[in-house]
Amino acid sequence: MTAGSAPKWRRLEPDERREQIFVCAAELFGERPYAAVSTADIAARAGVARGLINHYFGTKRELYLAVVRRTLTLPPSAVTTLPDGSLTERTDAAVDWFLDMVSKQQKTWLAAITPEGIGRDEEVEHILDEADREAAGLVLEAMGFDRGDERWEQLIAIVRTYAGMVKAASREWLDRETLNRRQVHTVLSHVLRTLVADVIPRARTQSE
Amino acid sequence: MTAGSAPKWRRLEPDERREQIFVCAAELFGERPYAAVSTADIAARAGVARGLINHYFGTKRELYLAVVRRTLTLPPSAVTTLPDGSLTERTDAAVDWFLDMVSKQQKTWLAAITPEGIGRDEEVEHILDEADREAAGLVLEAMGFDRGDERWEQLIAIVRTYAGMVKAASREWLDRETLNRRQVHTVLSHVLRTLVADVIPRARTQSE
DNA sequence: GCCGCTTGTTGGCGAAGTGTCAAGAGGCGC
DNA sequence: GCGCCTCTTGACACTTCGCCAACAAGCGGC
Repeated sequence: MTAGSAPKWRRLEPDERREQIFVCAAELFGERPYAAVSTADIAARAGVARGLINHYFGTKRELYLAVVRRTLTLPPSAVTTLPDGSLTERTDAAVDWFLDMVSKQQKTWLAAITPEGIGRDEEVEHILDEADREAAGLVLEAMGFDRGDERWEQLIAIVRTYAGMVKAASREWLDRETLNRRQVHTVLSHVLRTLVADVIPRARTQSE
Repeated sequence: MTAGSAPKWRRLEPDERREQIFVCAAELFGERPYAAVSTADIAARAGVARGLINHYFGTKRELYLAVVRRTLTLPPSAVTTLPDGSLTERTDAAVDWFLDMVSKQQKTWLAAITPEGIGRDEEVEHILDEADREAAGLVLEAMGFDRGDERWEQLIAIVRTYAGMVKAASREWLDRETLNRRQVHTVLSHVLRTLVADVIPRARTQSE
């Protein structure tokens, strides 16, 4: 027995502690819906007093929003290298890149895109909006469009529409397993090609 | 002053009271996220004691699920009459019919398809699943497919993928107002046509 | 018209969850 | 070894939820 007085708890740098709590919260919010996760649960998993959560994040809801924000904001590993080449080559590459990314973070991704039953949450929606807009911009650039385009907002809207399909397709593939990767690839790249080649040119003429 | 002893409250038929509470709950759950609606709020709006909610629905959550179930289960006004004719005519008609329906129940529809930030809710997902499957079946039949098809499940999956796009497009149109009805129509019918004509035949050959 | 019974409805209690805050203790610096 | 800064705890006040025994609305019998 080393007579030492083992400290009851260890003192951490604020950033460190904050991150630790954040990670535990992210796990739990990924497993159960918001209302089914208590701050006591989070504190317990982090091995920390419940009050500390409020100290670092203010409110359970604020903590939740922080988790949502980080989870949905896609890592900037994004743009990287999409090849030049024919339209088909580029759409194929884009879809492939995306499916790779999704299959890596499978669990997180699925938890993040799962639709809720009913009841709108303004703040969450806003975060999702921004994330989608960002992703849509990257896709458009990869397809050879220019951010300066006069109808940029409209292009974004169309791609965001497509994003809805991408999310649904991901669920069919990873969650329900009703489609395999190749089938999902076929559907998504076909549709993306149709959008770029046929729909976008046509939509431009229908602004009013 | 009629000396009468005005009763403090009126006694209703169970079905009647149940419905009244249900309607108030549906309104509130449509306005705010689940956790931001208290049973006291619902009881207040219904002009009823809070305990009565538990008497009729057991739990706040059960009441919520009941609301979700009814809201997401589309009215059977669905099938009705989709014309024969060329593929283009049929896809156009299907998309038109759908956009009409959506624009009528705008508010409810938007509240129902709004995505949540993170955190999966098994039961809600299951309800959504069933609703989507039902809708997908109708679309497929309208497109001339047969429920007896050997790959019916796979077809359902593809159309459910498309449903994700439909929902996203509805938000762009009704909520963000970044696309007008004609543009949404163009996008959706184009894609639906592509799916039926090109993708589905191809996907069948990629089952493994 | 009064009374009694059925049952829809209320109101309060106990448990659980959340935010606040003053007091306590880890551990670096002198 | 001592003191101090501040990270961390634990308890308190308040809100919300599910439960249940008691209450009373109002129909039917006499």
